Amino acid sequence: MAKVEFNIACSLCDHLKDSLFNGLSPEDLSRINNHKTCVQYKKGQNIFYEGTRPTGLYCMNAGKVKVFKNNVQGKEFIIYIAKPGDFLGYRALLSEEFYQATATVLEDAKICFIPKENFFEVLQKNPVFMRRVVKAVCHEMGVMEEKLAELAHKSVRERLAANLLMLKETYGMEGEGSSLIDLALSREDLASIVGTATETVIRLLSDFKSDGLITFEGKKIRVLDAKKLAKQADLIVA
Amino acid sequence: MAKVEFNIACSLCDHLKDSLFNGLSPEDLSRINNHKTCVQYKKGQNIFYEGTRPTGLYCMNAGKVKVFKNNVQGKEFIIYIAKPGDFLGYRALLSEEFYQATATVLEDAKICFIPKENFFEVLQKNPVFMRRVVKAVCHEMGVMEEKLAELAHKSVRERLAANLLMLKETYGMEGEGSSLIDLALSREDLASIVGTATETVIRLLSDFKSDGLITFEGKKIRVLDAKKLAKQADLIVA
DNA sequence: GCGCAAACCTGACAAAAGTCATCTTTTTGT
DNA sequence: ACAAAAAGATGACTTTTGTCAGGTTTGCGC
Repeated sequence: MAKVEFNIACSLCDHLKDSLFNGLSPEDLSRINNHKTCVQYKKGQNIFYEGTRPTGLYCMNAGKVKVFKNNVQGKEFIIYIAKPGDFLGYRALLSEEFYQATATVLEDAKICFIPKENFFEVLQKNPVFMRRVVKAVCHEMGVMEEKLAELAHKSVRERLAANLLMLKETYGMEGEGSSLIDLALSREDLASIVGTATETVIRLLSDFKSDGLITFEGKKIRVLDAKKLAKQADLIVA
Repeated sequence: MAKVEFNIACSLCDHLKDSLFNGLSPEDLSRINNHKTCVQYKKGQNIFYEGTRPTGLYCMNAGKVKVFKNNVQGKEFIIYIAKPGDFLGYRALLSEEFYQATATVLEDAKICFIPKENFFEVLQKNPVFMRRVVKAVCHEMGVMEEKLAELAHKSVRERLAANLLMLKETYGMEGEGSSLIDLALSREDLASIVGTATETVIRLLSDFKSDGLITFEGKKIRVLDAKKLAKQADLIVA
């Protein structure tokens, strides 16, 4: 399948405001813009592979991408799901290591690639931007610490509930009293997020459905009762 | 118990070479040095608490400190064990958030505190230092991603073996064909690292001992057969 | 050195979650 | 539109791990 290129000026990108590039001077932004390559990807295509060397930064313009690690038995663990405005592959780039995870398109995506030289150039020249990147990275690390503790001590039921709520926060389209998680996740992917077996996710989801906490809309999940779900997640409900 | 102060010039610190401050110009280093406060802590004392606001950076000169989160039922999960030369509390400082974890002394420690103004001053002025900090943070993030995947898909037995090997890498004192993990960890703390119950750790450790993989030396563990331990951890053995 | 508390250990049991096998439904490619 | 493949669902069973309850040993303050 041939890669299809497209082009949108960064300054006109719908997601600039959500991105770390927001607030960059026009010169810096055009430095990024002039060197970027933008590609359309289909569902299932890979952006980068575990074990390879990063050569630049990916910036999402459209679609959804999962970033995951494969364990010895071939089971996936999904570390992150990237949405428009998100950077992709910056961790390995900034730590000067190989990619430790693979990125695969979940929903047809448009992604821009910025060669590392140009990214680093702007980073070096612009301490405010550097500071913002550091802040974002450290925040992300805090999120991961949270996940780590959750994975260590919560049951699968609690984790699934917690992850549904998290997905709702990030991808939720609010309706009247309910919220649709705008992400076409397979049961298997959901299991790879929660860190459990596919069958377990299926069983728990149908539990949650019977209890009126969620419903299914096509491939998507609608959260009907976030409060009860939070109780299932063993979170303190205000 | 009163805090006991001490003082060592950063430039003369034994652990400068292991620290991110290594390579700082004399001026920058003395900027750090002139504003730091160094305190001796006893085992069990806390350095900082989850939910409070960071006011500076801690830099370890001696001892060991555990950084952990408490879950709802009061169970600990240990995120990190800091040793001399390590920074402490930098994540929350750089992300401008509250501490998300508590730091408690495991082995009597000497720790220097650098007020955030001075740390940030050096960080702003010195892009090379900033770059090094970013690199370290991103590397640390990679380690956490690894842990996350491990926690999600490995059994407790595998995780315990893997963690013993990791502790050996960091705290191991090499002997002839064996290596002593120089860390006085309680079974409970080890359980909090692995993410399991204390009883399970006790049982598995005595399994490993029966199989000749480890022995106990006082409160410490000696790794006798790292290769077999790696097999238990389900790692690829060369 | 004594007594108390904490840490360590063991066994029995229960609960949670994984695995495997099978079946149904949905999606996809041609 | 159809066949094949993938995804989803369900039941039976096993294994892992947590929990509880009861013991012993160790370490520490007085």
